[in-house]
Order: sequence, then C-alpha cells, then structure tokens
Amino acid sequence: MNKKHESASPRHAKGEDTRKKLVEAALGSFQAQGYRGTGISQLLSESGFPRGSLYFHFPDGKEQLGVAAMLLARGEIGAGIDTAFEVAKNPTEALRLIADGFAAELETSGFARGCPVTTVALEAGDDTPGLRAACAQTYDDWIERLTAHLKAAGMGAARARRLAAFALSAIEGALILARSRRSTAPLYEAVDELSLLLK
Amino acid sequence: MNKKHESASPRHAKGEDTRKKLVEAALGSFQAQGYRGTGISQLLSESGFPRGSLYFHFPDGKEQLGVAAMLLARGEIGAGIDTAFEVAKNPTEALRLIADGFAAELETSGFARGCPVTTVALEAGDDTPGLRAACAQTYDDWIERLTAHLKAAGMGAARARRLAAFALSAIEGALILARSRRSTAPLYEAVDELSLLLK
DNA sequence: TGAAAAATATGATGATCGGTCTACATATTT
DNA sequence: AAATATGTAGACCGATCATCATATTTTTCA
Repeated sequence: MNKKHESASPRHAKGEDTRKKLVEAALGSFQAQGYRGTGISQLLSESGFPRGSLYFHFPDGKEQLGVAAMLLARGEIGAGIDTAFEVAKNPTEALRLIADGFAAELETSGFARGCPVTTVALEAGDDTPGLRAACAQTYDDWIERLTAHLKAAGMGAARARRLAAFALSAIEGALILARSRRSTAPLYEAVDELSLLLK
Repeated sequence: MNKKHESASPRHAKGEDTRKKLVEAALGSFQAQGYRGTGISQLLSESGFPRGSLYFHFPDGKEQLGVAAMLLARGEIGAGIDTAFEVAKNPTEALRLIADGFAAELETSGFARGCPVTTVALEAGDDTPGLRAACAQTYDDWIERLTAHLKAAGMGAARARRLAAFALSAIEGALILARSRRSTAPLYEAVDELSLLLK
C-alpha cells in the first residue's frame, strides 16, 4: 500500500518530483515564450498542478522558479558541452555537435526554442536581480567548461579562455539570427568560421 | 497666437511630431526593459501623452508601436554602420567603431541597453507576427549593409555575405554577454577575433 | 474672412489577466 | 498521536491593453 517504498529512486521524495516537473515545464515555456510571456496560470494548467503547490515549492514566486529553470538549463546544456567534447576528435567537431543540438531544438519547435538562458537574460532587469545573476552565472559556467576543454585540446590558457567566450558569443548570436530567419544556416556558418580560429 | 506658423520645420505636421516622440520613447523603453516589460501606461506617463493619442496614431496598439520602433532602430543603427565604414580605413576599424557605439550605449545605461532589436526579437512569438517580421527584416537590412561594405573593401561577394552574417552574430552575442557580465570586454574581444577573419 | 470638415487630442472606462496570498485538506513522517 | 510536509481551492488587488464618446485644434475651401 505504501507507495514510497516501491519507488525506483528512494532518494526522491514525492515533493521533489512535482518540484522537478514544475521547473521543467517552466524552462520549456520560458525558452519558447520568454519569462514575462509565460504566465503562472498557463504553467499550472499545462502541468496540471494546483496554484498553491507552486508557492509551496517556490515561496518567492515566479522569480525563484525562473532561477531554478536557469539552473536546470545550465546543467543540461553544460552536460551537452562536456559530452560533445568527449565524443569529438577535435574542438571543431565538438562545436558542430553542439550546433546539432541547438539545431534540433530549433527545428522540432518550429524555430521557437533557441537558447533558454538568452531569452530570459534579456528580460531580467533590476526588478529581478536573482534571475539576472542566475543567467550570468550560467554563461560563466559554460565559458569555463569550454575553456577547460580547449585547454585539454592543447590550447594555451589565455587563448582558450578568450576563444571560449568568443565561441559562446558567436553561437548565441547565431541562435538569435537562426530563430529570426527560421533557418539553422547561421548556426553552422558560425561554427565554420569559428573552426578557422581553432588552430 | 497661432503657433503653427512659427514652426521651424513646416513639413512636420503636428501629429507626426507626437507620433515620432511616442516611437522614440517606445524604442528606448523596449531596449532597456523589453517589449513585454514595457507597459503602455508607463510609456504614456513618461512621454506625457494621454492614452488616446497613442491609439490614434497606432490603431493596432502595442504591436504596431513595436514595429515602428524596430523600423526606427533599423535606420539608426543602419546609419551607424554606414558611417562607420565611411569613416574607417578598413573593415576592422569599422567594426571597432560600431563596437564603440554599442559600448557607449551599454555604459551610459548601466548595462541596461543592448541591441534594441534582439531584446524585442526574442520576445516576439506567434502572437505578434508583425513584430517578429519587423525584427527579421531589420537583421536582414544590417547584413545587407555589412555585405555591401565588405564587398566595397575588396572582398568576394560570397565571402562578404558570409562574414557579414557571422559578424552580426558575433556582435549580437557579445552584446548579450556584455550586458550580462556588465563589461564591454566581450564586445571588443569579439571585434578582435573577427578582425583575424577579415583578411 | 469665416464656416464646414478633417485631423488630432483627451481621459474615463471596461474586461482581462497577472502574480500573490490565505485558509484549509490531505498525506507523510516522527 | 503529534508534527511536519505537501496538495488544493479560491479570493485578492493591481496592472494590463484596448475602446469609446467627447473636446479641441488644424486644415480646407467657398
């Protein structure tokens, strides 16, 4: 009768589960419609949870939910970066794999879902300082990962850090153009140009 | 008593003047706070116009105002691109001048104002198709201008178009990182890396 | 000039939706 | 059995955008 003991992951209390689903739903909607473009009510009706559940898990409301969503995005895309560099033979190929991931996201969503962080970062102003900080930390985390991988590929530390930041800039910008033009071409063109610098 | 005759610019009907001021106020607020983050009421109280005036000049409401703002941004930044390439000796220097412009905008606003189009473009979804189109056209316009200038500098047509799009990607992405980290460094680093490709 | 017509300005109003909070019910743990 | 964790329901207030009927100004043209 007790369901808790048959759970596959005993560490997962039931509450953690609804919390996780809320964050996932939030990330998906934020990514496609933006932070302000996503209403709490919409989020709840989509995920099926009642209103109060959200405010139990996120007493500080929408912004706290946004921060959690950014944290999730950081981990997901960060892991994507790591595996891309592990699988690929060289940095150029790794960037191409990363581009593949974003391209798939764009195409399966009708070019609605670009970078989940950028979408939110541009909306986060002084009124949502926590959200703003979470976005900034996410970018920093990705740059650090990229830097580490470039160094591991034999690049000098200073050059690696610089190229890592530039690669992120270029890819983020290409994602915006790609979304706007409804084409993944800018993404792959950016990778091609970046590969010229990866020598 | 009649004020109309002492106007310095006889071509400017009075109505056009308030329309222009509304668009300028809108662009400024959209750039700093985003499209959805900017309320009509806020816009009106800032510019001092009554509510009805806006809906007289923009019967389709906020979205039409947004489209007009994007058109203004297109012209302003487009002109900035042109003059940068006219003044500069080479494309690298031109990009640096363009970066200077964005850097000044960032710093005078406490890193609140990045690219006015990107801020809006990521918020424009299927619910605001006109706004989305206006953003896309603006990017296209800028890429065309950049392409023309690169070709004028002796670059092949295909390479020019490709580099133009990549340069825009890189600068737009750098603007996002710059805003997020509250530093203009990513902007100039992007220009430095781009200059390596401009040979 | 002067009166009709068009253009523009005005602000009260409404319907909707936003995020937040409170009070209570149920489940789970101690 | 007591205590805590979580789920549920609905009411709240403020802000949002859009609309309207009505002034006022500007233009037209007889």
